Amino acid sequence: QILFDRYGEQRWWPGDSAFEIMVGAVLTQNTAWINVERAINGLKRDKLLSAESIAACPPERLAQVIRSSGYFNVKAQRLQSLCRWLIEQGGVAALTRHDDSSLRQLLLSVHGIGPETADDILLYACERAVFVIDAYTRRLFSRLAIFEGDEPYEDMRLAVQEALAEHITSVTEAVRLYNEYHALIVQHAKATCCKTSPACDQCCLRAQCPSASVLASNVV
DNA sequence: GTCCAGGGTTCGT
DNA sequence: ACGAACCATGGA
Repeated sequence: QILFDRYGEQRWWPGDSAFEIMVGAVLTQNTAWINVERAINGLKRDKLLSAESIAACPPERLAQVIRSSGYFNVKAQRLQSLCRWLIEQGGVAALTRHDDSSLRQLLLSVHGIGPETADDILLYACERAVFVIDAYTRRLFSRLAIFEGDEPYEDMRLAVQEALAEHITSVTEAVRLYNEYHALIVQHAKATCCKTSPACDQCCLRAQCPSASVLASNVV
């Protein structure tokens, strides 16, 4: 609620289609979003924003188009793995036949899709009730002394979902809350105070934020 | 020059 | 099950 009052509704994920969201989820792995936007614009410019065109594109050319998003060689492979999988599934629309758990397992079986990328796709592209745990979420909850921060991914995801359960009465509500919550955490990280202003007195989710320990001690 | 970004895989212990 | 190296661009 504090984050929502400060930043307002985020309307995530940025992107015009479920497929574009999936592509963005892979490209933003350990990468600033601004560099992902350039890569996605390049894909659009070269008519490469479809599963079929990416799957058929020579890897070297695909890598050059997405160059700005970093790790371009591995990400070109990962995009093609994702697209080949989507095609054999029968397209994005055909994913609705799987339940949440099955779809999660299937996504994790795709080369280059780990827990967080899978959950980005499940929540933001497929509108499934799955809470996304990223590096910012770990920092936020560890600095609030709710978690240590180094818990296994699934432990943290399930614990957060259980903690939020009492505020939720339907799947639709869960999707909306998980969507907004994760987006707000990332927005808070982007709005870093101590990166631009060294004297900030609030934790900004930056890795080396000098006020992180202050926040933790206040809460404890 | 240094830090780090909306991670994942692979290969040691 | 966990740690470390590797992948690589680009803004602050």
